[in-house]
Amino acid sequence: MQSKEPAPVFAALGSVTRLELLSRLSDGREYSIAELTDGLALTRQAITKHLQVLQHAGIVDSRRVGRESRFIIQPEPIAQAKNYVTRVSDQWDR
Amino acid sequence: MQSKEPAPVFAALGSVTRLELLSRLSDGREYSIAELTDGLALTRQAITKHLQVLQHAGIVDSRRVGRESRFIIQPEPIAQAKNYVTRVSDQWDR
DNA sequence: AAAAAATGCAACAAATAGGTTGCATTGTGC
DNA sequence: GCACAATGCAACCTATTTGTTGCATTTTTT
Repeated sequence: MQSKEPAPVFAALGSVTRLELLSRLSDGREYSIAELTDGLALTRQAITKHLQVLQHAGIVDSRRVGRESRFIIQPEPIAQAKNYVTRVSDQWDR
Repeated sequence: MQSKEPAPVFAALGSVTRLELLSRLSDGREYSIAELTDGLALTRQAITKHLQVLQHAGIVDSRRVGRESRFIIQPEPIAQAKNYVTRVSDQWDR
């Protein structure tokens, strides 16, 4: 029996916009909201909401630096999601 | 740059109820809607909707057998989701 | 043939998601 | 001190999600 805890993580990954943000963040560096908004066809406020969704799922963390807040990826939850899908895959393999 | 195609798959996985259904289906056997509804605190119609979400994401397939429709897991999309999270994990590993 | 089982389909309601605009607040740089 | 940059916060709108109830249809069983 598998746990269902990773559901919120999957839900957070279930958006093209958030996957795009994650793609930028996946180099492990910090990005401000303005930087993350740049190039996307959404308002800064919309991007902020997407970042909050990722943060609630534990996928990113943020800290305030001067007038900007910087976001950085958190590897743990993604690793757990990876383990989950791997377990499901393995199960029907056998 | 990673693709964003797996977003619908992640979205489908982003529900405790659907992970529970998937957990039951992950043995590779067929289950009717009535069987999948059994033990869950939701109506059959609600479970049907969840199964349709999974089906639209390609995660399960269904066929009609007499008066019942049987659902079975489809390994492909889950394998792709696995590959995606693996790529993201690997990226911050380096 | 009638009853029961399994499902499909539609209408509806409530909650959540995803986006916008507008304005206030806080830092930075001249 | 002033202008500007970056963000926060709230109100609002629309669409989607998630659940329900009610009823019709199809298959099986007795």
